[in-house]
Amino acid sequence: MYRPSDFPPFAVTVDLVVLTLRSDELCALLVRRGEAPHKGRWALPGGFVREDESLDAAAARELAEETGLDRVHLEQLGSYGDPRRDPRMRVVSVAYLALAPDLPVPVAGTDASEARWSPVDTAGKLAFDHGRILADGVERARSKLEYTPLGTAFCAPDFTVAELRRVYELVWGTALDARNFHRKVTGVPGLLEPTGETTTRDGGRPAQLYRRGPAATLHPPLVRS
Amino acid sequence: MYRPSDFPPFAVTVDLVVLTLRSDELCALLVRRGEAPHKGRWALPGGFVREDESLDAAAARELAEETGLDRVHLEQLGSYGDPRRDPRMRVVSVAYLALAPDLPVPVAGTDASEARWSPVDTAGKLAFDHGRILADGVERARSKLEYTPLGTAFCAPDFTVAELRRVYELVWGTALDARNFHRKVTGVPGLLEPTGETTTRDGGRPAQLYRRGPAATLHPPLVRS
DNA sequence: TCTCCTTATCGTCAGTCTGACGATAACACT
DNA sequence: AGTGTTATCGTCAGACTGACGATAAGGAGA
Repeated sequence: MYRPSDFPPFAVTVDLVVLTLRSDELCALLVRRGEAPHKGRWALPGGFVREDESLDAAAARELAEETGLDRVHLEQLGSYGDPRRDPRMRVVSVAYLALAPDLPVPVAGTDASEARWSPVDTAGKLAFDHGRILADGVERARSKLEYTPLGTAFCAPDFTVAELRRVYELVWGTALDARNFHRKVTGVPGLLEPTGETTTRDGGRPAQLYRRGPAATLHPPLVRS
Repeated sequence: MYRPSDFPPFAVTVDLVVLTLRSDELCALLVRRGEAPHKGRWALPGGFVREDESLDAAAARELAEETGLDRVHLEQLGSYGDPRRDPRMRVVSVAYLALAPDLPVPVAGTDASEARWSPVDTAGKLAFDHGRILADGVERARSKLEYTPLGTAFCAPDFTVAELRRVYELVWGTALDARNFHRKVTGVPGLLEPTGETTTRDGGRPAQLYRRGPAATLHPPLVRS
């Protein structure tokens, strides 16, 4: 029996933490708000979940609208529902984390709003509780690199061990020994599949090209010391 | 500007995966539904988020209502918002995971509904998408045991190494070598703090009692082989 | 073409960690 | 006193780790 008086109505939105690596930095996609509240302030991209749409579908739709991208890694991050997070009304936001390789396009701006890639450390104060959501997304990415093959989500389909190592170094903010990283990463079963091709796009001796293998988790994991 | 026509109204609920160890099994708290839909079927405990309440507060309130318990571990698990998960209306459910020591009380039933502890493997078909939520919660618990001190949440404030080992064995469903487990667990910095007391409640030679230490993550982790 | 520079990849080695399992210790009960 | 039960400490070989040396294989410039 459907009695609307039984429950208070909520607005439900999805917000996206879209991370990529640009010019040697871990960057997040931000859009400038064109309306109050927080007009003019930078915020995470997102929008209302539609009547007939699952949460995952809403996140994928918003991601496609903002970046034009499809086929990037997208996972649910968590939900944020403080009663006062939006002064207009009661909003619950379901945050998603997306990881993308460096985008050749500088982000197609939707509507009239600006968009930019901002280094995650210097994003400044964001609208609503988006600063916390961004921090949670970055921490999720950092820890998932340890025990999942998600680092490959920042790479092109074919990539070298050095390119993957650069992903780890930039996301973790630490330097890694190239030789030990090579040994460990090639030793994890199911992580890398050699394509047989080589490339010299990084300079120096030609490097093997790999694509991501079938492993869902890393055994043993690549731990941050 | 608040224009309700801009967004579809949702109901927001919290659902709880409350896990404990009873008679050598990992069990979840289930309640029997008293109303359609799924009338008479077992479901996770939960309820609507109130107008002026955060998600965390709603989860804590529901947990206290259902179990009378406070001070147990409670963390957000994820959100479930398929458009057709509840035939009455559009509902987004924010699931929480709670871990509790074995409860002396047999669960105070709220309202007129039944409640019981069910082994997680034989819970049967649950209402709505609660089967999936329960499975996600169990998997979260299993993996968090590896790299966090959360196993202690299943124990009394003071516990022995053997009691903690039993937690790992029951949650993971594997047998562990008592000697190696003892060495590893006492070697993780910040995991255990000796109380100085001993107990013979498990029989045999008296065992040291410990309480949980300040560590938030386990270095090195206790890995499932 | 030869030399140098850069990066990739393989090896070595000592210290640490792991799993398997033996040996004792310290109680309760008979 | 002997026996059963659990707790806790040791040992040992193999795997893994971080530090770092050595070699390979390309490009750029003399």
